Amino acid sequence: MALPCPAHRAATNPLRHTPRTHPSAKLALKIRAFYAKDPPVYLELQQRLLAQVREIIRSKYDVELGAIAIEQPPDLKLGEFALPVAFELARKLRKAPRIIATELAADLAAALTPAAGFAGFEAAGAGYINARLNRAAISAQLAVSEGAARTSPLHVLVEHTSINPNKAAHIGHLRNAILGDTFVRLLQAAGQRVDVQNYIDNTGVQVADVVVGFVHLEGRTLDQVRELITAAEGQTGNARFDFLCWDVYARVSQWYSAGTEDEQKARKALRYATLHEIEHGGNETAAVAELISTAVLRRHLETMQRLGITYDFLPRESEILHLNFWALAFELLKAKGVLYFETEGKNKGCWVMTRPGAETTEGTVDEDAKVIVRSNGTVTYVGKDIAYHLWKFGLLGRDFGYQPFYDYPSIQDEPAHTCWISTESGVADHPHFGGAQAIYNVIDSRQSDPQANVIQALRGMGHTAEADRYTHFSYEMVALTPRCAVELGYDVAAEDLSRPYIEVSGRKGFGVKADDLIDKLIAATRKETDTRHPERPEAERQQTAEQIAIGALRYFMLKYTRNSVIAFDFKDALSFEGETGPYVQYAIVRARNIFRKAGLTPEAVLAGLAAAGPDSLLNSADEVWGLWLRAAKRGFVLDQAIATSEPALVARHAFQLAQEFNNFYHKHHILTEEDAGKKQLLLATAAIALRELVTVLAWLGIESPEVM
RNA sequence: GGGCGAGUAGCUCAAUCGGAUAGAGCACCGGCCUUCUAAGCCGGGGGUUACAGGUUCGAUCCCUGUCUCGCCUACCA
Repeated sequence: MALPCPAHRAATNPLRHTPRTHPSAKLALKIRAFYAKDPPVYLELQQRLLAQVREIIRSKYDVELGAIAIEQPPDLKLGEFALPVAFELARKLRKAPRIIATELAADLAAALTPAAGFAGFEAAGAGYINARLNRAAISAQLAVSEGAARTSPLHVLVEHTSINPNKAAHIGHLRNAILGDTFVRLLQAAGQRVDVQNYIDNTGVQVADVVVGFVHLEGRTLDQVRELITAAEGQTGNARFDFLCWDVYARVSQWYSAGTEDEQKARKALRYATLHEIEHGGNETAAVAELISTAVLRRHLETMQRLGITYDFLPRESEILHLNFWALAFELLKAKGVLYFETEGKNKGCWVMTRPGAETTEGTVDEDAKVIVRSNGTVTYVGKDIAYHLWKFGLLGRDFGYQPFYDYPSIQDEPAHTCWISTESGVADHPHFGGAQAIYNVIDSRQSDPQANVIQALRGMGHTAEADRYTHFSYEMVALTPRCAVELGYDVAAEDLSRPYIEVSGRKGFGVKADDLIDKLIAATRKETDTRHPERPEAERQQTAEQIAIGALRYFMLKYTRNSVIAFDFKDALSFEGETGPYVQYAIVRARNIFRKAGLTPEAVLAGLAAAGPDSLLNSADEVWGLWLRAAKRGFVLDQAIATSEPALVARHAFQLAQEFNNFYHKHHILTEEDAGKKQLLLATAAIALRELVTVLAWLGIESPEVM
């Protein structure tokens, strides 16, 4: 399972003696190979150049090189590609790098002609080989398309969001969902078939806590809880049901640790009795839990839908328990010898698993082994998680029951679809989930150890291909700056004030709720659209405000690389200037205005693009060519982003594209350009920028407004 | 104690397998709206990449050590 709430999930001991390799390394290779069939422009040129230089070095010097580095020179004037390979060869060949570079440049020039996309090669600096591209040919190619459709997709399963259904979603959950949803879009853009899952821990201790709150602290019956939920439907602000739960959860958490020692003991007993009733099912407590968790889940789906985030399937822990997934997994694990029964030491009487990379010695007790089944016969969380992941790969031999749960309307060009939920029996006619070839679990970095245990179990069972295609898509938490915490009215301890950030805590009710932030963002953008476009209808102003607000939020969550803690501050999150989503959207609006005023479509301009002559601006103005080159990198960036599981690369690409476009826009006044040929190229450049910006923003789940 | 991650401009972050002059945004200072929208553009100041060694033609990146910070580290779920 996805271990949705780190604070309450046991993590195991760390990997020992195991150098960490990038978890997605092997999958990345597969995806790379898959692209190679029909690579996008920049990637194709890069590969062509690398293959050629490798061949020349082989035949000329009889040297076989491993990976050959390729980069971009610091200035476009030096060319588009730079190869530092001569430095590496210098020692082997006992020759100055500059001389080697000169030799190689001459051979490359003979092999890669303008017809192959290259305009020339030269030795530069201390020994770089710089390659220039045939700008006219490449722009003509780009005008038609950047990369083609891919074939033979992998079946990929991405799990994200996975919020405990006991309280409102907060900004940390937003980062998870936005990262996950964006990665899904990237995989889809790469031609993969993707199922999106949101794992629901509906029988966990966090749900139990809220049940204790409603039933024991507030004295509500099952019917009264139902009435409360009905009354909260369609409400806004703090009257939303998940917001009510937020407060109840915080109150219960405090209640547990308040009172006398005896009271605390009794309350803790109540807590676990409630949990066990929920796990067991078929009683009133479980019915209350079902009502609450389902109502909160619906609220989470509504919140995420505001951001354009949808799911295909909601597997729940209750079914994993009641359909006995574990019992099957247990037999498989025992049969494969992954688990063994410990007869000595502190884990005596438990079924345990050797940790990844652990060094074990014959005849000694591995006290550090991970307990999977306790001495009382109950299974730990990691055990259930192993069973669930066997199902994900189609290796368990049992399936969920399925039932439709939530309908998504058709949005823009995406068709309407139904989100399914797990049940014990379910309906006869249903899609099948699980059985994926590759999986990504978007789970915060605090859970890398339990995730590693699950992977280890798969590997131990001999499912090495699956283990290699199992990616823990980890990311750091979203915390609050002390200033933000004070602003929200929380008591901040003196020692916390000097820290860069403070961790949010659902148990303390300390954090920024997702819906509150979205509301705030929309209010801020609406104020702007109202003042900027008072003449436009209200519905349109609202729609634009929402597009900008969501764009700002999604971009904010995506601009940081995954392993960077986001110190949240309203000032940064509500900013619409500089490196933000609205900045990119604004570039799009500017480009669209040009075509609107000109009475042309970007498609028509690109279709009519004549071959650029040698005196073209394309060859003299780097701010023009720079945009085309950047456009050519789209597929390259997508490839990198998927290989490294890093959506921030795409966000940065979008920003750089927008930045270059704004620069271009400022330098060239297109509509008043008198030279017809020049005007056509400028229009085509704007069209390319527009096409790329819209495409890349869509990958990020950000819409492109018509006006701003 | 052990494991993982991090330390880069005043602040928040980048830096494509080790490559050319370490880049953006914010903040600050100074310019640019009669033009395709200023949610924009241009310019400026800002750096011993935590510290000390090492490897290398070349180190923010790799190795060793030190310092600082965060997270993880239970037969709980």
